[in-house]
Amino acid sequence: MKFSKATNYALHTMLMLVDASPIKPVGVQQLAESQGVSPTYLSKILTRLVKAGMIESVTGANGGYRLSRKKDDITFLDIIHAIEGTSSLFECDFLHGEECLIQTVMKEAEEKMEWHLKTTKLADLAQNKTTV
Amino acid sequence: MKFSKATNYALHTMLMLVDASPIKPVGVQQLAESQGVSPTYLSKILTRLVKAGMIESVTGANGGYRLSRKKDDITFLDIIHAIEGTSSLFECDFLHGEECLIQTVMKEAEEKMEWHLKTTKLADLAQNKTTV
DNA sequence: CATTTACAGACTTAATATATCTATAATATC
DNA sequence: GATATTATAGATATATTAAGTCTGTAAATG
Ligand code: SF4
Ligand code: SF4
Repeated sequence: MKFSKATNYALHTMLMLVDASPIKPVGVQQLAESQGVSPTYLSKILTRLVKAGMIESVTGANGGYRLSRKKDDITFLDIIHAIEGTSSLFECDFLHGEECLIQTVMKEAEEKMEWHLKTTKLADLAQNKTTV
Repeated sequence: MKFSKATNYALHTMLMLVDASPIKPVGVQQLAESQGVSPTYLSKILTRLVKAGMIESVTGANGGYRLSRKKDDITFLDIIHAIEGTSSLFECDFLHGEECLIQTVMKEAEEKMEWHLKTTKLADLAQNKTTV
């Protein structure tokens, strides 16, 4: 039970894009190099963010990635969900009615975490000279 | 990023033990059968709960497992930590100073979840005719 | 002593994460 | 239009972890 490295890469990339130009896209080469990950792998991860509508890609020379939405609209949870999926952290095979207390407790706990991630916008971290 | 099945088994077992006698231990055979898991595997999981001091085991004929602490002292988080470990859900290779905001946000989010799991005692669910 | 039970460790299998490789499509620049 | 540059897709490969099995040992009961 850990966040994947892919999520880590996605968060760092998004942070870089927020601080970058909203017009001129940043190439995956550059994004990957500063994180010590291969460009092709990072590209695969970023494609998920594209499909989630958070960033957009520009093919061809001088292409790359840039934000598509306003910074203020993008939350941590958006990014995490795009990479890790949206299904619940706790799942059981059966479903013993609505009154199952184990599920209730676990789901509530997850919601607490999600609420915090949902209320923290990416813009909150921008311009903070965060290297890498 | 999911809770493991082992955690699921541990939670269900603990719930059964809370509702069982605090004196007469319950055999792993019975605990495993009602969850549809092999006794040897469940035994391996329960050993971690024993080492965490939550339950105690009784070897020999008519042996098994029973609670060692008061129900009220055992929280969800105790059980989860015993199985999943206590390390943080978000980890990065580097450490760019105290002011790293990504880590701060992620850790805070995790703490929200943990707080809920820590304040929910196992006893809160007991006696609720929860089958399986 | 024979039976019942938990425990330990080696081992196997299955599932998932983490990449890599190659070919293709789109775009800019010349 | 030709060429270089970049993202995308899909197949494949490797590594890591989860999930489960098997076998033998130790402890307690009766
Ligand atoms: S008791 Fe709840 S958590 Fe357990 S198997 Fe039933 S529905 Fe799932
Ligand atoms: S910026 Fe923060 S999360 Fe990212 S590598 Fe540095 S310390 Fe880790």
